[in-house]
Amino acid sequence: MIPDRRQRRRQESIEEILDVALEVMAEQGVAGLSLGEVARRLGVRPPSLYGYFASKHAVYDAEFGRGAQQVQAVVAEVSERVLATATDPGEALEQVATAFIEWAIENPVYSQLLFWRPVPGFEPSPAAYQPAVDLIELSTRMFADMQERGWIRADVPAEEILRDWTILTSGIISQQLANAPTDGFQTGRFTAALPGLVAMFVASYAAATSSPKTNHNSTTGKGPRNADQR
Amino acid sequence: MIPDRRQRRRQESIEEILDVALEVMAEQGVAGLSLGEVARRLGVRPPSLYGYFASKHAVYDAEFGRGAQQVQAVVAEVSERVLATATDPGEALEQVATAFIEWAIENPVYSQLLFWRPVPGFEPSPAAYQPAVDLIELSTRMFADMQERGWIRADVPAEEILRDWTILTSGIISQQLANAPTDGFQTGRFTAALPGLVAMFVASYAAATSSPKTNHNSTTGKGPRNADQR
DNA sequence: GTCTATATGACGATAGAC
DNA sequence: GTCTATCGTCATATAGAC
Repeated sequence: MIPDRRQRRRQESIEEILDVALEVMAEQGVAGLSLGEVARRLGVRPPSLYGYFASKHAVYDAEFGRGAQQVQAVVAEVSERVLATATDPGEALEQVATAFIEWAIENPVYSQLLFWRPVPGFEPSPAAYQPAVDLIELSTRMFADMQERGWIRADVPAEEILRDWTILTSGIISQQLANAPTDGFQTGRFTAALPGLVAMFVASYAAATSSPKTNHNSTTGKGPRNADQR
Repeated sequence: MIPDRRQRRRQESIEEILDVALEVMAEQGVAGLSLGEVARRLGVRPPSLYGYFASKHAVYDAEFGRGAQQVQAVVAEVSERVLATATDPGEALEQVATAFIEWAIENPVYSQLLFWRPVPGFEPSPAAYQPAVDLIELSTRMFADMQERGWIRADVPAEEILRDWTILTSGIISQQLANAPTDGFQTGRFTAALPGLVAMFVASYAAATSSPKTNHNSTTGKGPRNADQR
């Protein structure tokens, strides 16, 4: 018996390797991961790691899966809570965006792995990518929910709203990580733009009936709806 | 005599190396550049390249400088032309954004090098970075010019408007390159969001006097100006 | 001045001993 | 499971031919 003792021990070793690998990536850059350096810090020889991971790409894949799962959990928790308590879309979306971007800035290694493509030749496996798919789906449902509540306009597919939303949020993350990587969420020059950009987004996608002054007849064209109509 | 013949020949060799290095990066990934592979394709031995570049990082630096100079020239040309001919900010900004993003999507290697941080340990030299500084400065001047024309609100520093502008444009570029790197500008799912997002941006930063219906009293808060006022 | 030849040390990865 | 030994490739450096 105790058939899973060995397995649990093995899982612990795997987690330990991934933790150290994350540290190395934080210091040397995501693409600068060296399994030799990981082994050195663990006090073992490089070939020993191959008992747990078939290749360096397998380590990247496991890290990708861990990161995707973490960010999915963070966003799922906050979006669920916010949809239950918030009373207007601006408040709701700012809280979701804050949680998402805060996680991204505080986990820059995961963010680079998830949102950029820094490792030549590495593509996440379907299993590792699944939490990212879940995240997209739950975000789409969140916008569809807001449409049903009359919070945002319903004449645009939720997928399209999500596309613009991800451009905004990932734009903040990318600019912050690329141009001021040492700044935290609180002190970041680009994260500071979050409330304003959320307000911009909400104003643009506000439901026409929610405001006495609609912008349907604006000559400049207010909403992104005309995106595909050129 | 003919003192610069040798020098011109040398410059041609440098350009040739950079061209081939760009090809290799396109195939193997930016961080996957191998000088040995470059030498192989040029029909020389790897050490020969060190007569032209002191290190691999020097090659990255030269590529960074070439890319920054290209994109600066593209944006400078279009923004100058647009400020001379356009009659409203939506039209002007859409043309500038289109030129910028089109260049970025059609030069994904340069874009990754310029806008992400894919190469561990590489930081562009001040000389290579200078065109990027020029680009920021000329973009700031463009927004200041639009403010003086009364096209966009003047109660927000041009630097802050530019910050939000770069978040938008770099968000489109990052999402497109990371999630659909094989798509071109015309067929891209995220580049398709450009006109709508520019309209959103212009509506948010529209000068208060340009529209009969201002949004000063909006309860949701329309403009990004409240960004730093939380 | 630019090349070839050669050397060093680190890397990812595999085979096989214990 | 972890080790030693080993392979091939890489960036990089130096010495010396032409």
